[in-house]
Amino acid sequence: MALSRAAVTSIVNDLLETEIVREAESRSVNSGRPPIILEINPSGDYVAGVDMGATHLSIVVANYAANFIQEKEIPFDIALGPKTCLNQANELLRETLAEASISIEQVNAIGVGVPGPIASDAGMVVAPPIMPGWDRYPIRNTLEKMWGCPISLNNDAELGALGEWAYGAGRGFRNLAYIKVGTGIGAGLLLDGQIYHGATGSAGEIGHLTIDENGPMCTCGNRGCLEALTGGHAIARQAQEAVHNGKRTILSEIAPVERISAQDVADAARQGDLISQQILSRAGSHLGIAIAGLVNIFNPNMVVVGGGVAQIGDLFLEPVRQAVQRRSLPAAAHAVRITTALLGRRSSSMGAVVQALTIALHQLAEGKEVRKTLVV
Amino acid sequence: MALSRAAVTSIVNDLLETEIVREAESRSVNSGRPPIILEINPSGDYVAGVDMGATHLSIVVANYAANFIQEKEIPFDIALGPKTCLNQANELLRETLAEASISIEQVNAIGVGVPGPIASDAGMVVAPPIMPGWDRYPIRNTLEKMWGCPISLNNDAELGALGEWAYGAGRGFRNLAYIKVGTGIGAGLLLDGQIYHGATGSAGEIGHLTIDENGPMCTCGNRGCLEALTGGHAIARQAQEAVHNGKRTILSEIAPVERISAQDVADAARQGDLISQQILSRAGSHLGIAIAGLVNIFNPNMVVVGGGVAQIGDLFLEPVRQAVQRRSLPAAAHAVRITTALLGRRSSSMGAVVQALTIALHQLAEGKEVRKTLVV
DNA sequence: ATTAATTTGTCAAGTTGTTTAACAATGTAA
DNA sequence: TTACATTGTTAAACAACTTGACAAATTAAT
Repeated sequence: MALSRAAVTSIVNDLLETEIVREAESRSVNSGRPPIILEINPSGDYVAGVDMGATHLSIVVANYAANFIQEKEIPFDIALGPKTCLNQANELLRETLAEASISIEQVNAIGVGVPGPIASDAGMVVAPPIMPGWDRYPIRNTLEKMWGCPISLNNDAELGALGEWAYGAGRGFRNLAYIKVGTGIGAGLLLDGQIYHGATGSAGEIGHLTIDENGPMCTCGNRGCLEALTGGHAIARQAQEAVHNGKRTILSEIAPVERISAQDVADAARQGDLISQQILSRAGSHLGIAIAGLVNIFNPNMVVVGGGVAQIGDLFLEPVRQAVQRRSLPAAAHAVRITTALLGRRSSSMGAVVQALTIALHQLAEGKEVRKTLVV
Repeated sequence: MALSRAAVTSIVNDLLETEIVREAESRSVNSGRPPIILEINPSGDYVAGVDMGATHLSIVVANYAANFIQEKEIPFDIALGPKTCLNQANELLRETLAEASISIEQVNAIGVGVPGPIASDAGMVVAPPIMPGWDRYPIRNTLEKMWGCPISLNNDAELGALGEWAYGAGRGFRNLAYIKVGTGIGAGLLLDGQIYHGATGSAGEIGHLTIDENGPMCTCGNRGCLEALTGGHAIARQAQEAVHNGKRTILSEIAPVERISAQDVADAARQGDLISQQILSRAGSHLGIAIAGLVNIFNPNMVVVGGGVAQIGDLFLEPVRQAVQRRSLPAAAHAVRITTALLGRRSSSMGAVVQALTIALHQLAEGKEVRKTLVV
């Protein structure tokens, strides 16, 4: 149910008074009085987004209009444990701020994404499959002390979903799933723009769905998990085996064989390498089975596929679409669109910024006591 | 956020005035003034619940306190198509009402459950896997004309979830999944007591999750769907094969072999028949893989398993629990309880009554214009 | 150029659902 | 009896909205 125009006037007056928004250039329109366009008032304050992956750390600083001011990314190893990793994050954030001549005091909230299931109340990860040493480490408390501002701790796939929903391929969709294909594979679910956590913050963990009861062993101890078939390691391993078996592929130029990575396979596929394309096509097909399961259970109207491998585009997405079409209910399969992340590797960072902004804006609204001194 | 006592007083006064609730016997308490207990005012009006399964049709009539007044169930074949089936439902409803000496005019709303994905706005099923001839047939419109009161059309598993949440094993759980194991297998998902439909009403359709890429053919054209491994037909077929292969089982007393049903297998298992127990244990194990997927994606804190086979109890549930424990994320697996439906075969009917009651109570509140003549 | 139509924004008055704070009612325990 | 605990009610105040009238700013029609 929408608000009346009169109510909107009142609310907008508050926002103008507190300088959270300001009037922008009005655009002309077919007929009638042209509307007053509003925009977020950038002010001199900022938020930051921190995206920790398994193998990279990326930090962005953004203004209140969600425009990225500065951005840095470095290689990273989440397995080094919380102390080392959080210190690296601290250094990189301060470097990033320094380059943009912004002081940490101007940063009013920071969104943080990590590749594991989150207990949001506690601000920590619980029993994460790929974050050794992080179990129940007080991430949010540590960072709040380190940076002196409120921290929103989230799962990276959930942030990807949020980022794509707010500024990417998922705009306007009520039931959105974002699939992050990287070293691990996870999904973030969004209902009406709200992250769906589930009971314990581990909703959307599709990495260990059983795809083939008799498939290859997974690190989790089961056979035929999605991650064991389509994850970064699995793709690299298949490529290494192909080279080892003397298959014709440009990947054989890479030496030693053990250094071939999923990224190499993706690059080779883009250049037309057949073996690489086959490997990715099979991986896409397995991912499709998992997404078909997600579609049958969650019934989204949009699935955004992100992460390094997804950037290849249709070469990877077509087998995914085919598997979904075949293996999910007609009603659900017909309603769902499957597409690549529009924000590319920035999906999660953008989501982190969105989370930081909601905190920062709430602070603004409360701190300046909206509505207190409005009418006379 | 809870309401203040004063606000509750005001609301309760409205409800008393409109005679939707009334005061009941007050129970004594440790100390302090004893509270005034309220109960729904049964009045002379009723609602009905209609549960159409693949092979049974069941109808209940209930008062406004959700007490079942009368109840009837007959064998049924949903494949006979909408006209025949809806006429049968009509006859059975009128018989049920007649036995309780209630006229159709006293029934103010009816909840209806069918085993297929629902387009709620349209009041019809869309591309249902096991309801031949029903696709896009205007079920709700037909029934509203037939019965002259508002109809709520729902998926049967969703109703099961609602019923168990309101009056069964799922009371108090925020993230509930109800698994209906029958001829088909479906799940109903509940978030904070609200049915989660998904984008097109086909959320929770786990019957055709791929469990084993190389498993037996399913009616849907794929291999190794859950339904092809654990559905009623699959269980019956496995039992028939066992008898045919000369296995020692009390099922061999049934003749001809083709008449052995899933119900027979369940009965035999309860009586200690080893072959039957093995079949059900394997079926439970496969169901467990599917539920593990559901747990990883939806992350519920309660899974209620209903339908005929589930009534066997732990003999069937233990392999389910084991598979879930092994194949879902520790955080999610630890948080989820898995149990049998408390309402037994009545889960869906109860859910249908709950849906009917929300409609009926809304009508009451609107029709009598609550709050209009409250304070002089 | 004037008028009409259209759309957007604002104002004043009234309504609704709530909170707050005081207090009354009704029980048990010392 | 008195103290206390708990529950229910009342009146006043208030926040957030709706309604309906109207003002403002533009395009299209006459």
